[in-house]
Amino acid sequence: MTTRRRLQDIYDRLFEHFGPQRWWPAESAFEVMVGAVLTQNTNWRNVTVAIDRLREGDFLRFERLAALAEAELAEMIRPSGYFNVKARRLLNLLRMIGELYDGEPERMLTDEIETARARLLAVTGIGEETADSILLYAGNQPVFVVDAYTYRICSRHQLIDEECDYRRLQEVFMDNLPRDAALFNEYHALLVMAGKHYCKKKTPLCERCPLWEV
DNA sequence: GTCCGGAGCA
DNA sequence: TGCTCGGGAC
Repeated sequence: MTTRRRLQDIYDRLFEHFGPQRWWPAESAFEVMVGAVLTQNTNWRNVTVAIDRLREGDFLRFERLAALAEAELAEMIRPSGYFNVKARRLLNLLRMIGELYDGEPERMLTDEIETARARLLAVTGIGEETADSILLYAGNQPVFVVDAYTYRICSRHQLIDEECDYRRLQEVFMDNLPRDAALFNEYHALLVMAGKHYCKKKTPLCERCPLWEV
């Protein structure tokens, strides 16, 4: 079976099982960007608490958030964990957008993909997964997001070997699927669901998994 | 105690 | 390559 067909098969089974995920849960592109940083190695439930706090203070807008002091921001996002580093990372991101895109996130999201990606990666605290999450889920750009679940699932299903770096795994998906942002959006979200509910780290539930025998 | 839509540092 | 950041859910 070709990689192309296997990836399609995996998608079909996950979609059949979990249904449409409709990511990213947010009211604006800016909110997606904030959430992408806050959810780094963090349960999404905790992130929603921090996001809601920011929303209460009307801080889910560039000018308002950029005006916050780091310590003040850190205190607001405390429930998301790593609050000190994340406050710094958020302000680093906003500083870049302020300097290179005149403080307009939309300009970055409609910029050339590789240009925007490189600039995001140059921000201390924005790695490949966070950068791609922003491009796909905030910018609706056809970029496939790779995360720990993607690694685990692809590894256990022998689609990749151990030392496969981020870009390589990303290519597996991008070279074997239609380059469609809506598809990449759903696919990544479905992999997260599969990883969360079945392809668990210590005790995978293989026999009940929708990808059993794939 | 374990894990979470990671990333930077030595 | 390990260590650190960290609160909340289970």
